[in-house]
Amino acid sequence: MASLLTIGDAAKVSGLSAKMIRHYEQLGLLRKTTRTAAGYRLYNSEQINQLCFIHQARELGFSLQDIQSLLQLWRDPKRESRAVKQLAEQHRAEISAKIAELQHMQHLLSTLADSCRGDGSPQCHILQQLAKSE
Amino acid sequence: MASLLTIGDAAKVSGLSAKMIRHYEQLGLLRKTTRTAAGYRLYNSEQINQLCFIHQARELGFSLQDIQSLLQLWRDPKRESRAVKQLAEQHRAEISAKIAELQHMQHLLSTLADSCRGDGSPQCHILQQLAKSE
DNA sequence: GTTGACCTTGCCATAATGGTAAGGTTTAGC
DNA sequence: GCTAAACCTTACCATTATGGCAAGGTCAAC
Repeated sequence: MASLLTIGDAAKVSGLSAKMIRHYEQLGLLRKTTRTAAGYRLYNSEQINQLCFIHQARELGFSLQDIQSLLQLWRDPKRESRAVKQLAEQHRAEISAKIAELQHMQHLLSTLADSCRGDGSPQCHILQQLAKSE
Repeated sequence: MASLLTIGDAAKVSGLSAKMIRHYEQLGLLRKTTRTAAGYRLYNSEQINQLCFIHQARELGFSLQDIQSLLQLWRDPKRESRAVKQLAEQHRAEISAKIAELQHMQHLLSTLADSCRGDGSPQCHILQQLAKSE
């Protein structure tokens, strides 16, 4: 028995917000759903699965564009897992780069912050360093 | 002798883009500069220092809102270094949180990617995992 | 005097998400 | 049957920081 959920329930089940579900539909990530006579969207179990898929991919930090590609691969029975893995590896590399960038900031920032007494006096090493044209 | 630079030169010296310098002025981060008769902005050495300040703070990942605060503290001779340090520590905490989040993604993603053969067959563990309602 | 390299403003776009407003629908309670 | 609460609909605006483009004015060199 394929129960049909309205968008609010679909949101609760999938972990997405109703707002975003509508948005993904408009972007073309999701096909248009059937509607009730009053125009309410209805989601069947396959569509709920797609919503969960998107939610999980978003949690992994994939962009909506990547998710578009992942969904297409998912739907394609003739896909090559090579293509999926490539997307994942590429994303992994971007995340690593981002982490490195943030760690660099963190390092500089720690050095700076540790050198500031942080008391009631105006003398502040952080401002002094930022003001340096380097 | 305070030489005056046009926005293009100010951009080169500070590391910012001319576009962004205009934008920061419009946001109120920077006070309006003097202009030539033709309306060209001119930057003196103090203003160049402010541009460098902003550039360095951006490199450390501070938001423009934080930079607004930092600039105000910088200009205020009665500032307390406590306030500066607090901004820095807060930002450091945000960066740490972001790093942790990305590392979590990285971990999940690595597990996933490593479990995919990445060959010509459609069988793909990544898609299978994403499709799981968990 | 023309050309190229500047400058000006203004508008549009990005990515992903949230908010709000104005209005229709459904359901539960009385 | 009526009303209120909790839904749903669309449409528009906001966020953050940055870039692009267009139409036009200016300046310097040749």
